[in-house]
Amino acid sequence: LRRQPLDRAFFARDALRVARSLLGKILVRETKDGVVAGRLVEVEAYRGPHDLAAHTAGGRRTPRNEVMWGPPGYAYVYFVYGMHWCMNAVAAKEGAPEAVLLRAVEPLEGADLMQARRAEGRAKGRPIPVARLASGPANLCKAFAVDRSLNAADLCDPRSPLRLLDAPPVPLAKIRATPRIGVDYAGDHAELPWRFCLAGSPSVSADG
DNA sequence: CCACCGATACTCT
DNA sequence: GAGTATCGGTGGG
Repeated sequence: LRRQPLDRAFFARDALRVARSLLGKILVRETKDGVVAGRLVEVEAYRGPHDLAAHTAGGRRTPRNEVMWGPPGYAYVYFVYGMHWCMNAVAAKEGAPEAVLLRAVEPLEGADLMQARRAEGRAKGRPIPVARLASGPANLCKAFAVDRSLNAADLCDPRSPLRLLDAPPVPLAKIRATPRIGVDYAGDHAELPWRFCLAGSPSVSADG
């Protein structure tokens, strides 16, 4: 993990481009317990006021989604369903509330630590397969210890406890586009193919 | 394989 | 008060 963080300009593009470009990049999380890292294999684009599936649909600006309205390259972390955290990378320029939901990574480092975090507060069962430790947006946040305290964290800062590192682009032919998950409330917009997966990755959260 | 269902608490109307 | 960018378990084809 000697790679450089992604720079601000990487995120200062529309969410669709940022989402596709993020596949294959490296998410890193450092705490006193150690380092975990993984390769992004599944993301979703949320495209601002026009996108009925986005938290900023219709131009809504609230305390929760405030970070989405700010400059690109920061984490937008939110809480759902009474128990789960999810994280986004803010995209586009300041004032354009776009973001990319990070849905799954393939673990590269710290699988033991991820396993321990995933095991918290659950009946002891078999260990989770490594490829599944950060599969799904809430599982990813659990494995990476992402919660409200990281809302607005700078993903471009090499000293940030949560950051995104550059890596070679994945072959275009390996990118699959599907409708986004869990946005049935969005009417027609629920069908837009704005979820992107790395074909064949065992860490993708559902078949895409 | 699919369909539902409950958990659980924050966010905004 | 209603709704939720989820997950894991259960129960039926």
